[in-house]
Amino acid sequence: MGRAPCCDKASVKKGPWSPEEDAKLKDYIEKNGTGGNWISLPKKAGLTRCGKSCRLRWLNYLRPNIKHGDFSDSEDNIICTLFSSIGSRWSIIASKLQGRTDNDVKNYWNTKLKKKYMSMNQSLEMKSQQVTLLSILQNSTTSSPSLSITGSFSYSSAASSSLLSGNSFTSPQERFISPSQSNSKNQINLVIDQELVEKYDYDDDDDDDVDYLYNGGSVNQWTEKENGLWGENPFDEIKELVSTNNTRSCNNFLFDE
DNA sequence: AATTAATCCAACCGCAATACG
DNA sequence: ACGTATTGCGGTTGGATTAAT
Repeated sequence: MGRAPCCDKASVKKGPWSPEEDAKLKDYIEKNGTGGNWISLPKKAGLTRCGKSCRLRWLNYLRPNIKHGDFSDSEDNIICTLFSSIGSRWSIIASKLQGRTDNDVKNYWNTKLKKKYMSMNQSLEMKSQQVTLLSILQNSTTSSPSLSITGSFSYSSAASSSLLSGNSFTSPQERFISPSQSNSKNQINLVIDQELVEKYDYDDDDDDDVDYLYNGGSVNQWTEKENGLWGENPFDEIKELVSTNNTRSCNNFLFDE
């Protein structure tokens, strides 16, 4: 046997909250707390709302220390950096911002910041592609093609382990710094600035679970030591770069993975 | 001034994970 | 151990407001 049903959906009020309802909910929680049970709370507080609705209203609006209004530049940076690293995990992103809710951050991202971020990323991407492609072309000859790519793509474990077979890594940080492979047919040097790799205590609890944030290149890359979230395969990106730019020597490249 | 389009944001919905009986 | 209630999260919706025509 399980618990009693959450609420009678037909009899609960929906839609915007009135100031009276806000006052009732706020007053009740300030005096009694949530009691660890949102489902029974509305009845006790004298509200005809679903517990889920009460919880949302409290967390997103009535809770103390909620910050409303414009986001600062530093908040923008945090959101952009974390979004590019971990994606739309709004509750985690919001937890890194004082007084912001996941709903708030999500709305802000979807309505404003996404556009800003996309246009910024696009211009970085264009610059990055120009430099990368230029270096490909400058270093290529018909008989002995070579690639020299410098920090213009995100980095994956799959490609690196295949490319760098024989090399062992002692820390995630080392995976960002790839020695060159000069014995293969196509020389590939992956050079990513070590200074752009920073330690990051993801959950802020001062334990050993230290993660690394890579801030270089066109795509910010986040890795987690424990469950290994990795980004795009750099070779795919190189292939795409070459295939989408119809230049003279592109067809001379062979890619080993 | 009226109409339409764009933007904003609170609230809802559904799903997955977790807790409970 | 299992089934169901509850919670938490992210995606989506819809109404209010503002801007553009």
